[in-house]
Amino acid sequence: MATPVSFGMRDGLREHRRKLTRPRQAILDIIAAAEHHLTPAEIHKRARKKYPHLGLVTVYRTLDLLTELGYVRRVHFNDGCHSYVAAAQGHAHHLVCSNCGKAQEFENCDLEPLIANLQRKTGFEINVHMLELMGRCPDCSVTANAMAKKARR
Amino acid sequence: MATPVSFGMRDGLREHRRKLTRPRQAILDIIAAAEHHLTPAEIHKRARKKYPHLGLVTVYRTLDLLTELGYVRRVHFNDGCHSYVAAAQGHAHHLVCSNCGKAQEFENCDLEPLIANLQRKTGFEINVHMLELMGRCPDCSVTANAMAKKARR
DNA sequence: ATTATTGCAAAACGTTTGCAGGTTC
DNA sequence: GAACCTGCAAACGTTTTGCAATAAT
Repeated sequence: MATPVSFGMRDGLREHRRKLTRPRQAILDIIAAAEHHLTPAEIHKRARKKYPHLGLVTVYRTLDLLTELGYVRRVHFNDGCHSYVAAAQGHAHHLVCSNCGKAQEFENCDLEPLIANLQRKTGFEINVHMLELMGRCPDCSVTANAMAKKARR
Repeated sequence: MATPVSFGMRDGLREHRRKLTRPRQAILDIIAAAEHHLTPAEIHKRARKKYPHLGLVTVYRTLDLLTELGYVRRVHFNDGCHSYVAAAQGHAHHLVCSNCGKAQEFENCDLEPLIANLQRKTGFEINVHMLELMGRCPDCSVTANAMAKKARR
């Protein structure tokens, strides 16, 4: 399955001759441990608990760096864009809970037939795709059902 | 195929008892005629040629309105978010040229099997999905090939 | 010692809001 | 004439930049 992300990120930094600093460690820890997608502001707030001096600017710069190195992925939403999650290696997409925000990656998107079909029909040469699914995670789904039941009484 | 979008938008405004004003007409014309996805700023710039007094604020408000009524759709990107295109009725996704920005809609995304599969595996109750494909449109593809040929000489 | 990285303050964006005046129905 | 819409200016939140001080290699 997924490789331990935080180690991957740390090694990646070294390989790319970028320095592993205390602020970056704090940020890495937060992202690697997050069960959520997080906005830069959220990351900043959380990482400050471990490293109170941390500036928001550094969060932005670190996110850019990690995205570039492929250890973090940007997630888009219909309203406020731009949250980040630790990325599994290789091609992947996200499944996000619209209620609690929990995010989960999946890899086999199986869009090849659709893409092949569209390439034939439109003449486009398709090489990037963005797919995000949203809905209720098991926990929130249960809660919703329970509340519905309650309301029905 | 697609209904004539501009008429649809105009009628829609009337149906919803919203007024059809000159600024809105200018904006509608631009969006309906665009072969591109356009940012609010782009729309503003273009629509000003027809209606020089137009304020950017009005563009934002009109876009919100049209999105709400379903005549316009927001498109997301990896870098700068938030462009808009005229929307065909019903469920649809976009195919965007990464070179010139030309956008095209398609409807049959055929994600049902994937979604069913993921629901079974993860327990999520999936009800929204966002799919965007990017690549070179036929024109840009040709240009790229021609340039490559040239370079090889 | 060298070079990258940080944090601050301030600028630059994109977007939203309050409000007086103007337009459409 | 009532309700809606517009534009301005100004507020707002997010992201970026210049720069001197600091920390990692």
